Amino acid sequence: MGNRSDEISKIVTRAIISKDLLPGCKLSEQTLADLFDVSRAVVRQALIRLSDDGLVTMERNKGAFVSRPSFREAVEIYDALTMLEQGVAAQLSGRLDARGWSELRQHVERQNKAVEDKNDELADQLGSGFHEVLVRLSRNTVVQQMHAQLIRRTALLRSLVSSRFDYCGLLHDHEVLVDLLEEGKVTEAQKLIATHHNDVVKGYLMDDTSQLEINAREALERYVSKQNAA
Amino acid sequence: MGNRSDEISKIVTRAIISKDLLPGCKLSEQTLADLFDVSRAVVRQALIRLSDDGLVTMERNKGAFVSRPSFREAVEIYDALTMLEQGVAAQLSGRLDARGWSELRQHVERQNKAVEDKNDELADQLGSGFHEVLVRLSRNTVVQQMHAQLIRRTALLRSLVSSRFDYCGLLHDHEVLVDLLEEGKVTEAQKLIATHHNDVVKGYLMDDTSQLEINAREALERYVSKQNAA
DNA sequence: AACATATAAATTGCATATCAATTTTAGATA
DNA sequence: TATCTAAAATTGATATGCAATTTATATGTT
Repeated sequence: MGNRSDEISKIVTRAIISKDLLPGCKLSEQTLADLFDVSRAVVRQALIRLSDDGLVTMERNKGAFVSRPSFREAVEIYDALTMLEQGVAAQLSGRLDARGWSELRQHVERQNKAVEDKNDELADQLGSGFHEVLVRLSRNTVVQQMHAQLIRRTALLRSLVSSRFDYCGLLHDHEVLVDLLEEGKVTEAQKLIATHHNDVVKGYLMDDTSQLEINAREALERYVSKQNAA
Repeated sequence: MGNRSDEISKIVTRAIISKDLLPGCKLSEQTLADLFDVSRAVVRQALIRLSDDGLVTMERNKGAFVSRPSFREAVEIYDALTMLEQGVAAQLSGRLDARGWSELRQHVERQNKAVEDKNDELADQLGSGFHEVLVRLSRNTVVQQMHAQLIRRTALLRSLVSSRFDYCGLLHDHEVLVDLLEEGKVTEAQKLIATHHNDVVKGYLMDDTSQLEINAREALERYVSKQNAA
């Protein structure tokens, strides 16, 4: 609340995560200013926030673009995620209270149900959410925020890959992980986390070739409230 | 290079790390604008960058202040550092090339020499630098940047603590760590990293009481090049 | 038609000036 | 001394202008 530029950066973030704004898309200051009905100054502030977050890349005198991470960067991001989650796993194992374990179990159950029901979208969402819950239970907001930022950047990666992989195995990992953690098998849990993320990256086949450049105005129009139909 | 606001945020960052700007210090937009001879808009952009970095806290309608992290936050930051460095340790152990090990050894040697020479300042600096080198050798820029950000925030913490602790033990840890890593004893290395950071935090006795509020102008004046003596 | 080039238009980055809303300061009052 | 009040300062945001640079367009040449 409060800051206009903060709101805007969050809206653009949502649009990127939802794949409405694709990597490489130009984010013209004037276009966004018109769209959100704010001054260019505010848009600039929003773009700076987004670029600090890694979702947007600013090039001097050329403007801001939705970031197009390289495969190398993808690997680095998942390695970073692995490190954080392994650390969280070590903290959680043994030290988590009953309510915490219950929340993890419930999440996995809901996820499994979504898989059974062939509700791919929900399963996907809950699958991502599992990692978020895991980290939240560590009760470390610093780690939580870094982790959330990395997760946002993975959305950027998913916009770049063509083929999907077998989610079933990956989703099953979550259940196994909770088992391992509750049994206090930290090392094995950490190993699972590593291979889990490794599998995700291996499923990423980036095709640098195609890049249908949808313009920002079109992509963002639906995110701005109706009354601002300038 | 290029962005004026980026330059300014970096200068302010240096001032904070050097303890010239202390936690709680008000960063008035007009004051900074006059000091750096830029418009308020540019200062605002710099402050946004700094707040994204966690070094500055912005309060609506009240302004920007150098962040004053709580003890809780200190613990969280060092836990986060632990996670990243443990992850890096796991990657490095066994996989690092000869040149890498040599760099670590050389760093530790220089550090030990500084301790022998009772050159506290240099030893302190090299001690911090060790962690930086360690992470750099992982060749993961994403992790490197997150780590660097956390390190910057620890500077903020050091500004808040009164008593210093025995650095000798902590600095010796670095040498032991390299030994363990080169011998492939990952688990022990990770355990050492955890206790190392734990010891640092334990040495932090925050005194929320005293807070000599030096004004930003005075603190930053020397950072601005001489010709801008407006 | 393909290519190079010169010109015009658009965009970025920054400065200045202005304004309402809010906060801070200073002063007057009890 | 404490409290309330009015003035000054600060923030958040807008609008406008301008130089530097980039992008697009039109022109001319091979």
